[in-house]
Amino acid sequence: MGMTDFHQNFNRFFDELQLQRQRADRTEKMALHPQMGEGAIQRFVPRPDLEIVISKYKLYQKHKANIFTEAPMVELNYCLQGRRKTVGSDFQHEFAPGNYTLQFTRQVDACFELNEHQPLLMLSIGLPVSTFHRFMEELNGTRTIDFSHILGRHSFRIFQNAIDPSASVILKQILRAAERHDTKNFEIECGALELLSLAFRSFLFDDKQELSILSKSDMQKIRQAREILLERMTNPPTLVELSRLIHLNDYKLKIGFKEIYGMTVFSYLRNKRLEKAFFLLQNGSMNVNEVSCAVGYSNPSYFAEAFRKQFGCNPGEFTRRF
DNA sequence: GGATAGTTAGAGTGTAGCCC
DNA sequence: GGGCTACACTCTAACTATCC
Repeated sequence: MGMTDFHQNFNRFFDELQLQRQRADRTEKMALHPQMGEGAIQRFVPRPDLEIVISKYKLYQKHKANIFTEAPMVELNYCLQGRRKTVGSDFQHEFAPGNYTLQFTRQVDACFELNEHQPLLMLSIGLPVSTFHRFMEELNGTRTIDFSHILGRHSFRIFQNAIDPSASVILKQILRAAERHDTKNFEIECGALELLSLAFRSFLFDDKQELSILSKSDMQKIRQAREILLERMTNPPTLVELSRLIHLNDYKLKIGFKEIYGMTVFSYLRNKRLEKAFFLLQNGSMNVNEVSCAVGYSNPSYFAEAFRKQFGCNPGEFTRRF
């Protein structure tokens, strides 16, 4: 597949919205036609095999845009505001705020449905299959995750999940950078690669079980341990107590937990505590002290330090930004 | 609300040894 | 030999106290 085909996928959509595109493979900002609505679409093409599109606009009338993807591609979409419905011959999907999707498309003839007077804010990252395969290569040059295997006999496959705090922080950084005039492509590319990494880990890696030392019953018990941890977030059991609660020895708990969730038991607990804190602070109904207490930290100072390590800013600073 | 220093409990890791 | 347990050691997360 040529890179021109890859860029055609997004470009047909731009044509439908009557956007004044200059060159298919260049970074540019395209304002919506004044008769269609207000806002713009920014395209960042840091390299020929990566395209990042930030859509921020509002249409004056309900609009349907046809899109026919000729080239197979992988697309990551983050919906931050508004809704966009996609209807194909054998599928239907609606992007909703706070969700993200990872899509694999072979050849799709679909239609986007966009509502009138509804502000839309979306960030999309597209890459061709060859690049996706290069990303999936392991140290010894082999590849266990393959585009064709993911799709099977289908022409389209979509994974969906809620945007987690780590991705939320990266998204804000990208959007802030995109608003500056002096932003360079490499800054946007770094963020996009981080988002791709998080999405691939979340959707494609977690289910790998071929090399597992765990039986189905062990996995069940480890999932039970995770439930107990989340229920007792403010007063968690020790590792030994937890292993007794699920009737598994601590050796298997430690090894198994790391295998399934990719981190140690208490690293997982810490992440979940900070994720919860992120949402509570975003909500704005609690101050830093209350949030610190609610997620199981008795010392707000230590909580602030952990929050800063995870999200790059102090909880108080984060609250003020919101 | 946040930073820092000192302290401590316990998580993480490596390994010897036991059992099947 | 593989799977597991038990134990010792290291390291770090979380704490308190104090200060700005």
